[in-house]
Amino acid sequence: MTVVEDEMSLVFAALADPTRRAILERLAHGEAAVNQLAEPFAMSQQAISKHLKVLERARLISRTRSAQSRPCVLRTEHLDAAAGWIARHRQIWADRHDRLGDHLAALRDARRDGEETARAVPLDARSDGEGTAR
Amino acid sequence: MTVVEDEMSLVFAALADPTRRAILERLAHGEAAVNQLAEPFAMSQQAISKHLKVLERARLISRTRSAQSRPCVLRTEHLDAAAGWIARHRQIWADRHDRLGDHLAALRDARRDGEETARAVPLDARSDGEGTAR
DNA sequence: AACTCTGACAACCAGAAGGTTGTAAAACTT
DNA sequence: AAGTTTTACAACCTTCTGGTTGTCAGAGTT
Repeated sequence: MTVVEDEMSLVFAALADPTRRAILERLAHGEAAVNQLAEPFAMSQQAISKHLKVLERARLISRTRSAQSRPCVLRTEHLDAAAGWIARHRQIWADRHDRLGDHLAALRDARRDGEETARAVPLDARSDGEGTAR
Repeated sequence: MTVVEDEMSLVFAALADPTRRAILERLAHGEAAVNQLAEPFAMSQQAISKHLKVLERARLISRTRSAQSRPCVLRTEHLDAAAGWIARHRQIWADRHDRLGDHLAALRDARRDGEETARAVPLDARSDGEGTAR
């Protein structure tokens, strides 16, 4: 499957590998050739080439030509898009929590009236104890 | 092996699937049970449970207990961490580009970059052969 | 007690990911 | 022209991923 994977998935998937993140960190400081990028890793040049292809497919880098080397350059548009997605949903959540706070206050008031209005959230169900790590 | 995958990778990997992102979107609007989460998808409940386990392992959600249902709640700390990683490196890149374009601008914003360690990129160190990420 | 509803665990499967080695091509050096 | 440097492509292997079906356990219902 994965016929035509959406961009966002490609970006996040590209970021989901430590090697690739390290490559991006390196590229944030300036363009570099495959050789240079491969050097810090205990890994073949071919493996790095594959990682670069993943990054290229996610449009996180682009490649130019200079003599026999193909330097890599970071692109930030899609990084921004990814950060944007996170920020957006994080924000919705934050807003909702604000409203929840209001609701709790309102609920307290309503309780004093003996009213039993819609209580969607158990109110104390936040006792998550964080669960098993595995 | 993947003995103990680093948190950042877990988070990004969890975000790299459209189904899981949709689940998070849904959860941003309020907690929900597995049933409710599964409904919009042409997919078995078991598949959704697996996705939830991935999200849980990445600590993007946690689960509570209420009768026979196990509602899911969004957690934002790790979302923030991921967004932070992106923002940080996007920023380094932006700073460096300023330098490339304009030395004076570089002087100016090198002063206000409280982001992480002020790293003095030598401005033409584009071909230095080092730069390990770890 | 028997039934239903909700969710989880297990076994299985196809395909993608991430690595390897071997080899080849393009551009530069001698 | 021959050799070196740099990178890519292909085949292969192993593990992970994302889905399936079948089954089972726990909490509420009748």
